[in-house]
Amino acid sequence: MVASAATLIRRHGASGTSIDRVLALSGAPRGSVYHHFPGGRSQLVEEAVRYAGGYVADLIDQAATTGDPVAVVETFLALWREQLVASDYRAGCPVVAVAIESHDDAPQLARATREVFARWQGQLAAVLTGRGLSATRAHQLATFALAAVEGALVLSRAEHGTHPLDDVGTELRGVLRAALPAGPEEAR
Amino acid sequence: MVASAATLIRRHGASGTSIDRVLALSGAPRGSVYHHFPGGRSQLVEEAVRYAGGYVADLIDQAATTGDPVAVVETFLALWREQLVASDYRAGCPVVAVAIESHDDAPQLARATREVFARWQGQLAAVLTGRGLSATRAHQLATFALAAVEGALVLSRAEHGTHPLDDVGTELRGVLRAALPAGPEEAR
Amino acid sequence: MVASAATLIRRHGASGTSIDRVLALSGAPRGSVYHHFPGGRSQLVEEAVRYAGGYVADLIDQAATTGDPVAVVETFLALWREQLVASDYRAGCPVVAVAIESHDDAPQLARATREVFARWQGQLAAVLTGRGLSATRAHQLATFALAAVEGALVLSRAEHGTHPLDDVGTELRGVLRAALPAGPEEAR
Amino acid sequence: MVASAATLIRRHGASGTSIDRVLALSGAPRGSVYHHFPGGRSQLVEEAVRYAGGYVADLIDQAATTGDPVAVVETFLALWREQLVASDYRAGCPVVAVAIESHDDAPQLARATREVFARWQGQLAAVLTGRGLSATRAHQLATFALAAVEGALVLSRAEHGTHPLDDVGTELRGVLRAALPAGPEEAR
DNA sequence: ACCTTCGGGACGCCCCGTTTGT
DNA sequence: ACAAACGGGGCGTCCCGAAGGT
Repeated sequence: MVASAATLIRRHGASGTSIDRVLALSGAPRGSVYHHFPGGRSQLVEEAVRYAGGYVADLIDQAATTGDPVAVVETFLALWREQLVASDYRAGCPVVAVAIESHDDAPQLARATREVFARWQGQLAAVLTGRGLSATRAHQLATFALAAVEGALVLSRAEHGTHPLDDVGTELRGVLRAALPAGPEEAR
Repeated sequence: MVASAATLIRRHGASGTSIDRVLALSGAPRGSVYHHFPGGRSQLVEEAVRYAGGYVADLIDQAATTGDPVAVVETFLALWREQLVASDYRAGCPVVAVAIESHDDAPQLARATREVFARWQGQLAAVLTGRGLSATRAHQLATFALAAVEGALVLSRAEHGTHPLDDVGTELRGVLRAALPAGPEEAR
Repeated sequence: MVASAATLIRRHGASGTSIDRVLALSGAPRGSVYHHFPGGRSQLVEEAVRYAGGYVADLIDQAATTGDPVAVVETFLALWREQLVASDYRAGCPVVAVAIESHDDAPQLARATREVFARWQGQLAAVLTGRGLSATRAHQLATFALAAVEGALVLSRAEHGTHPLDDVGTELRGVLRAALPAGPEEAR
Repeated sequence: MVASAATLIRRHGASGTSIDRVLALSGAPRGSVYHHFPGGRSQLVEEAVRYAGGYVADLIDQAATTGDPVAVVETFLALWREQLVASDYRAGCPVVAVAIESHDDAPQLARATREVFARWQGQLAAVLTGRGLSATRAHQLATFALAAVEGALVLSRAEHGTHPLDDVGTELRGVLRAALPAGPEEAR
């Protein structure tokens, strides 16, 4: 049900995802919602964001074991490219979808998106510091990379093609290599 | 009325923007909508996207007269930073807001977002080719910059702060300067 | 325009006939309505009823010249049978369509239906008295025939077939012949 | 709620009966409609037609136990006369009200009217065959009677008086007695 | 002076998010 | 744990005046 919500948010945005649609997709019964999600719709959306956040973070963690920042970014790009193609360019990042809407009456939603983004950015920054970058530069570069990939995902969706993701991948590789103090292999 | 729609889309997303809210904000009466927008809600959203697209494109054009790609990117960043702060981090880019939702029954919406993004990217690419870059590299770099800025806008909104935009600005300046064949500084 | 209204009323009933639909069908411009029909929608409907009433009355008058009540009823039946088949059983009698709705705020509509029905019934009654029936019996028989035909039209529409009209025709012929004092031909 | 719908259809026609009016009359809350009538308005109208059809059919059944076709017709006439007077000539037959409108997008409505009419007609035809008439003649006579009564109801409503119903009753009695093989009087 | 565009408010149907019984 | 009840909007459309163009 949380997964269904995440899927629908990816496709139709947060406001465009109604509880009824979630129920229809997940097959869950109508009245059960407020047993499992006493917080109502907001809670469901929040859990969907955190669920997606955790899923992606796990993938990043796996790639981070190589210690190679380029591999992390590649993993990130490959994930979205895959999702994009599999959905025929109809599904994007659910965290972005929630982040671009104001939730004045549900501050936990804003918090969730902030935390998920911070987590992803922190993971990449950790790998970068592991390669010798200063904490400040690592943080800045990680933000840059995350922004570029998420932005490319939006552009790719609009363009109905993976070109933006590919182009951003190419450029990001160059940026990261130029930023790393020594060659990624020889340094070890 | 189109401007009101754009404002609301910036804040609440496309699905979160109801015609009634637009009417309440613009003061227009309910029945007048379908005189000016026979296509209904979709048409209103589309015109809001194109309106915002044109507004930003004009700003870019102004900055493009300097011939300096950095100035163009700075203008772009400054625009969003301003909007962000003025709205207390509640308003983002309306084109992104529309692009991240699927509009299977309104293909003109997808087209509008694609065209607006393509226009912005084309404007920046033109300045880059003017500085001696190949068409291919210019296109790629423009896509990169556009993606990074738009992504940074989303992150800044989530973070309730301009740090992502600032960080991306710093990094992008470095990338552009490294990419340009001759130092744009000496030319001055 | 009145004719368009009559057509639509025949198909969709009085309440189901909007001014917009009438305009779309007739091609007339939107604002002209209240020049030609200061009474608004009610007046348009009323004129459609009277228009249809006059059209049918003329046909009855033609048939009445034969002096044969059966011919009058046959004409009446043939008219509706034709309309029914031509419209694929989607169009009935507009006067009935208006009569079965209450028009508490438009008494002229009730008056119009009453007058049209009275006219048709009077025409048939006149032919019957011409054949020697008392005014009372003629009136009663004419009412009977009119009711049977209009009822058969409703049934035929529901059944998507002309059987009710045909059956009523057969029975009515028998009733009329039995009621007429002498054979319709030999009497002359 | 179905009963309220039937009442309103009787008075204002099918198109003239809005869900809001039904809710106002029945006191039911707005959102409950689509729990009980997932098919929406069409389903509500259909059930109102079938509800009225069943109600009348039960009355006919009661009268049919006498085995006297005249009694059946009398019952039918008395029912409408009563309804007409009680409503000050503002309420007719709901089945007719639905039948005279086209429902291209709701074929179940056309089916419902067809079936109700067929049921009533079949009930009367059964009584007639019970009196010795051939199936063909019984069917035809039943159609005739049903058409005449329904038509008379429309005329009575237009005239704001029961004369058409009374006249049709008188004539129909004569027709039936003439058609029946043996005098139904002597049987008693 | 005629027509037509535009403005204006109300309503119709559908659906949504939520709460209350069972 | 589920199903029915409950109002509140959302979008589309409707019928109708009033100002502007020819």
